[in-house]
Amino acid sequence: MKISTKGRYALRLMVDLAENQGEGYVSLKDIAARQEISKKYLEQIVSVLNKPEMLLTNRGYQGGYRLAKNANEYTVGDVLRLTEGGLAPVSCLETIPIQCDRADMCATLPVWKGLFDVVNQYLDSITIQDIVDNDVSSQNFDYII
Amino acid sequence: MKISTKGRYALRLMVDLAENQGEGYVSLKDIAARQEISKKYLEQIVSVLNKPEMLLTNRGYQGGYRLAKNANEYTVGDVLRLTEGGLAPVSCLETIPIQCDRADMCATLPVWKGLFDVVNQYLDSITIQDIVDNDVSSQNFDYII
DNA sequence: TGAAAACCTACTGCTTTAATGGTATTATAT
DNA sequence: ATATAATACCATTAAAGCAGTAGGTTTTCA
Repeated sequence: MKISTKGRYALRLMVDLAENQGEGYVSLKDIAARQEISKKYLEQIVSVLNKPEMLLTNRGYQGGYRLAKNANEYTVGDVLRLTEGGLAPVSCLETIPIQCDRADMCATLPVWKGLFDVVNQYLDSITIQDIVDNDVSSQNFDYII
Repeated sequence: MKISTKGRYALRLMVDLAENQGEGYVSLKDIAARQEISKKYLEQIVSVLNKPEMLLTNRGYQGGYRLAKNANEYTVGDVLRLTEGGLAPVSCLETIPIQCDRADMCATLPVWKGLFDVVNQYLDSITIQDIVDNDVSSQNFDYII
């Protein structure tokens, strides 16, 4: 039930871009230095985010990356679904319709379905901008204690 | 972000016990057959659940396991925290106080803390009895859509 | 033309997962 | 007593996933 370094680093990368892009592009070298993450590893991570054109990129001198949209238009869920390869807590829930032979009689499936829903709703309630603004709290997710 | 087979099987084992124990003890052989899980693997899983005396056990002829308490006194969270070795989405949150050097300046930490809370609250809102009664739905977790 | 950046592919060591196998111990029916 | 049926304990292992490294290619621009 862990988020991998890939997902965690990806989120920090996105936040770092939001904080530092200004009008220009931010190089992985700078992000790596600020975040204390291997630049080589960031290369791999950024390529995952780049496939669906989440980012704008420039090569060469003064090149780098910047967000393609406003920071408040990316949710944490968006980032993690890409880098973690989905957020389903059990593989049964990764395909529609469900492949598992035991699905009909599986008493525990609703538990996992509910967990999936709760996780998605929480992570989609927080945007990159919320993190930049240090505005992440229980209130983001409207539940009653 | 996956629940391992250990956690999933443990939950099915607990539900199977609740459904089948009646007045007696249920053998792993029977559970293994019903749930289509390796009996040998179930041995390992049951030993994890047994350490904190979640179960009652009897050896020998007509031996087996049964729940030590009522099925509505175990939450899914109880079972998964044992078998998954905790439910923290990042290892930073596994120790109190937090060990990580970057914790003070880590903008993403509140996100993980919030996720941790949401997951725990959801999983602790469902009991084994709820699963037996097929009574697991969004209502278990009081959130507003 | 050279430096600085992204882009791409492969590899590798490590850890965890998901089991399997064997032996010892305990309890009970006959 | 003894055969049987069960848990208890411990070690091993094959495969997969994780967390990076390494090395080269291409693009851009001063």
